[in-house]
Amino acid sequence: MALEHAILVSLLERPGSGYELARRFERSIGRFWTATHQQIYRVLKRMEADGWVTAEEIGQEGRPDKRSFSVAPAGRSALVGWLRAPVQPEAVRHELAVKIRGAAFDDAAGRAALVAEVERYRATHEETLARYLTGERRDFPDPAASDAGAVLQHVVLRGGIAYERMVLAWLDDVLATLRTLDH
Amino acid sequence: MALEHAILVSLLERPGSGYELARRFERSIGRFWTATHQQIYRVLKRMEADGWVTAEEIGQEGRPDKRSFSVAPAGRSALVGWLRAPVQPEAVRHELAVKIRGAAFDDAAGRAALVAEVERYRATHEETLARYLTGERRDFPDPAASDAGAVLQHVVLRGGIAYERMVLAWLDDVLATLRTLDH
DNA sequence: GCTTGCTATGCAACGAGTTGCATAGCAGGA
DNA sequence: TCCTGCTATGCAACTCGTTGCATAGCAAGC
Repeated sequence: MALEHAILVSLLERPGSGYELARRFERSIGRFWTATHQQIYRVLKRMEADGWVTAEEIGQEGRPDKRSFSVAPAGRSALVGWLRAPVQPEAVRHELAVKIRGAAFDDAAGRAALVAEVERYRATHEETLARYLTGERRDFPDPAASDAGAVLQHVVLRGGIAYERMVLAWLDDVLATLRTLDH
Repeated sequence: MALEHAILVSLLERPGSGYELARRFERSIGRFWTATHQQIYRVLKRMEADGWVTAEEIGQEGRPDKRSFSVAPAGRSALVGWLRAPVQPEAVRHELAVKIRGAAFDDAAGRAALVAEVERYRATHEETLARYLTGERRDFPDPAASDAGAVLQHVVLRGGIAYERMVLAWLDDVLATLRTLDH
């Protein structure tokens, strides 16, 4: 479990409210750690009770008040302790791979439907890659960037870009394979 | 949710007991869908109650009896229905990426520990790639394989191979980046 | 005037996944 | 002889993740 730690990293990069965190998880952090706003609020409440984060009430005009969270010393040392623990093996779940192997037990019409679905899926990954590349040009224009935070964020983004390129190449392989089956 | 469907695909490829399924999930299927034996037994029980699979008692000498499961017509049509439904977006969880961004908030000693950990992690992925390549030579020696099942299993395995190669290249990038931080 | 959508937080219920444990016979090695 | 490990199935408790819903004010468009 590491949602706590993903939140700590995000709050160290920049303090913010539960709502702001949820939006970051939709964009930046969500590339490698997904979470909904309910999960985030629940975990923030527990972290506040444990003294890992502190909240500051911010009154706003024209919209509801928000509570901006910052990392407390206890949270920071909890993060450092976790950083130095061994990385757990990933729990992989690739629904599409199950469907591809399942296609052997469907007919040609079913496989044609799968081809269309893979094409749609491929398009979403192409959009993701384009978004990453745009973000890279915007956020990391200087190849000799100075501070550690930016350098590390950049290498994680390069991982996302490499992943998307690999997926696109593999999906082309999948499409070619599915098409030769029913030529 | 698709553990049911992963089990259906595995049982269509070859009927087997809960225990055998658990071992397949450790090896072949586990490449893209992990599950423990408890999950598998629980879901098998539900699937049997729903008429998706049927069990056959097999008495064995010298070891406990086992129940071998086969896919029933209702299970097969449930699978086909699922195959033709849209693919859900993947829920990504890359703990290592969180740690890398977190390394900005640790000191040089912490980052040195992370380098060692990434090297260890890299070694496990190198082993995985070697295992995949050995399996590929063993199970798919003929490039012009005949039956649909084998062709589809092969393209999924190629996906695993491409993934491992991508990860290894990215981990080299990560190691180089971490090392330049504290040169 | 009505609907839609955004900011902002949260509860309740359920389903999925994890961890620890239990049983039970047999094989193999220290 | 004892301990470890494999086959084979399963319960119980717990945590995590998902889904639906609720509140509440304001802005923008039809």
